[in-house]
Amino acid sequence: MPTKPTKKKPQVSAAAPARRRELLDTAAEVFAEQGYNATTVRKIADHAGMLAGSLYYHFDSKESMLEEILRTFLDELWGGYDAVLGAELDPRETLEALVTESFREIDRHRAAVAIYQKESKQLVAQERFAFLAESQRRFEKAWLSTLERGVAAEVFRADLDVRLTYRFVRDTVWVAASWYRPGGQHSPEEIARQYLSMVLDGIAVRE
Amino acid sequence: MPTKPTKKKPQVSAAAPARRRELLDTAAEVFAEQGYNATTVRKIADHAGMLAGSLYYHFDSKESMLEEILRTFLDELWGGYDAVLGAELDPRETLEALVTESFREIDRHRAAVAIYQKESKQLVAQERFAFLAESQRRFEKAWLSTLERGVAAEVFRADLDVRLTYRFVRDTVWVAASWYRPGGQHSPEEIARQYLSMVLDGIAVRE
DNA sequence: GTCCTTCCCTAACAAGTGTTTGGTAGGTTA
DNA sequence: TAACCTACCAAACACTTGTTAGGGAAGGAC
Repeated sequence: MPTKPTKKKPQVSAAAPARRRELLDTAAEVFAEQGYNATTVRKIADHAGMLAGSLYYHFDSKESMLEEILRTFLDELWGGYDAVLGAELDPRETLEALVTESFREIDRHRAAVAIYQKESKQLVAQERFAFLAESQRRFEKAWLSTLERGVAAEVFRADLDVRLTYRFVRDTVWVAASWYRPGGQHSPEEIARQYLSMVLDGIAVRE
Repeated sequence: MPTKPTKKKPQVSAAAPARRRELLDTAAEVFAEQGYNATTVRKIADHAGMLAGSLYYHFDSKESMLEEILRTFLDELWGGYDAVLGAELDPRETLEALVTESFREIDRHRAAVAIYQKESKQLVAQERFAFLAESQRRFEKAWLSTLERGVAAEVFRADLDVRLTYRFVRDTVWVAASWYRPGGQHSPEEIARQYLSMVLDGIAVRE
């Protein structure tokens, strides 16, 4: 067995992820609250109880913190989504599972979702954040195909514009991150249930 | 008739509003596209074909531009809303009229709506933008009372959480400003019609 | 012509920005 | 004990930020 050939590079390797995660969590919360551009590294350091320069022992740059926050979130999100999409459920069950899974992700990654919601549109232009565009494409494909399958199977109405419906559903789900608070009155599952009831059956009383 | 007692103050008075409006429109579009904090006064000046300092002949500050953009939008918005609310329509008609009016406002003030959507949460904390908080209260009151009237009149379902429903409806309507493009495939009225159909009757096929 | 207003430019300012460099207290290893 | 690594601090760097002060060209009023 040869001697260790490489020195540890704390800013790059996945070693000692504990403190790193901690700092990313606080950074994410400040980003979500104040907005990425309005957040200075000094504010992040304040919330973490250290000085601005010390952050650069753990991270290359402010931007790389943002990237890691979003990447981590999207990785977990697609873990859940792929499980749903691979389960071969019927269209209605798929939609219900996707919505429920989404609210669960909001519960777990509230800050990251809020950041994604606010900043992704501007970030996508940078090649560093090109992975956001790919995620959006997969996202759209998953939802649109589910809706179209439902229309074909005559469980969803055919007179609604599928693309418009997709946008409405998508936005309403994710924008919930702006008002949702973990530990509040409603659990993610309860919110999903109410939301699905509204979208599927409408709020009007049937005559 | 006495001689003119006061000199004109171009930065304050409502005189010569033509160029002022023009500049505010371009500023609003840059704010909406890049975000308020990420937008520098130099970028605004670029889009307007002038230099950064020249903006200060027309406006006191970058912040006052933002304030005027939002105030102008909210004034027009409430003009439309008050007309609807004062018409003494029944709950369902009121909801339909409010939604339709909202999409019309998005059509007319797309940039301002996008800015409001992105920045209002952080701005409300400043006392300069306290009018945003008051608008939000009126907004919530108008929508909640409409929904509650509908539940009382048994035209809206009683088993849905009114507050949750309000949030979903509110968010979906306004977040449309992020993807809506004037002159696109759908008119504001068409989008409102589709949206109302979804929210009122649901997307599921009735058996 | 002269005066005055409008509208913009040039050039700079102070404050705040992300980031880097060198150093150091404290624990771990040899 | 000596060497070393980890995680941070202190102080500065170059740059960008919103904003200001003074000036000047164009054009209408007199």
